[in-house]
Amino acid sequence: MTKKPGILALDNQLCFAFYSVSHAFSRAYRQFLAPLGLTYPQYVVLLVLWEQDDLTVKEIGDRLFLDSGTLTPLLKRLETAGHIRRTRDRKDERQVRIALTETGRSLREKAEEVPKQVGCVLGLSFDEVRALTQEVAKLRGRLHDSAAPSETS
Amino acid sequence: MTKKPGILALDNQLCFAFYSVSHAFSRAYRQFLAPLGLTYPQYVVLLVLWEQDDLTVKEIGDRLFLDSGTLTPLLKRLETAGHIRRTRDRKDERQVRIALTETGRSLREKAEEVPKQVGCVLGLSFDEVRALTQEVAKLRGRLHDSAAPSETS
DNA sequence: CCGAATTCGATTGTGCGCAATATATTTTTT
DNA sequence: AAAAAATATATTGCGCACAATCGAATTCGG
Repeated sequence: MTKKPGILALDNQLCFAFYSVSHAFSRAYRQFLAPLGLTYPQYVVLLVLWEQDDLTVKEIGDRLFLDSGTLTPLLKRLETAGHIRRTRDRKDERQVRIALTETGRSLREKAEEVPKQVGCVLGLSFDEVRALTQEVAKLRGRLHDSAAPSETS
Repeated sequence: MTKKPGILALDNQLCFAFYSVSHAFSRAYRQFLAPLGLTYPQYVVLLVLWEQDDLTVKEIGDRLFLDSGTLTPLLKRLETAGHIRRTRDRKDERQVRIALTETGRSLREKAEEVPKQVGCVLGLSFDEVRALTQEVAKLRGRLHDSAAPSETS
């Protein structure tokens, strides 16, 4: 009965489709981000900070679905590059607050051109991009809920 | 004019949607693959081999959009685990042929249950999964074409 | 106020992804 | 056939992701 790859393969292809398109996007962004000395994960961290400055590591992680094991070294590299400052919170010494430097803020204009470049090759309309983004985000939510169905208090 | 995050953010959110849903899928698969001693990338390599056995490293890489820098160590781990055999091709000593062992073949049945489990939480119909998969694959194709527009000979 | 549980972040170790480079083997050119 | 170009894999180095663990700081329960 293993002669039914159809349904099984399809679900899988959806996962693989996301897996491979994610890498394809990463490569597409890389050619524009490399001149700025940024990787894609570093770029999305800056996107978060450009939207709201002075966040804790945890707040950044909540927005990006990343944990401290990923963010701590990444943020240290952003600090070394001069884009951010990391300082312990006075009120709660457990947290580290991340704030943009003037250098980090000034990178915003150049960085905002990047998705324009990449977006050109997608061949999607404004509405199509929005609909697809929302559909994918919905799936992500369901996967998260199934992975952590603990919030039943 | 930087007061227009709307359009810029949208393209970017599409990229981030893929980036984050890909990780979410990876985590969802992990809980089922870990008992089999497999990671998701190892799993997709086996999927390729279950579909067609005895491929070269390059052929696997072409199907998965991965290069030898990623595949060589991954395949060595699969070999150590006893799932595959790596042998130099007699005809062309440059290539390494990858063949499933009996152990690797026998893993198929259990592994095919995995996407069923994950698929349950998606809440999508067969047709919706198919349509979304194709749409995403189309985007991946466009990104690849734009990254390597060299085939103009 | 005190001890226990929780929260936050850092650290360690493993496994990708990929650029750059190296090496060996073919294939093509001359 | 010798030299040059192309091809296939391996290696190195860096940067994520993430599980597991740790230590320090805070909060909670009594």
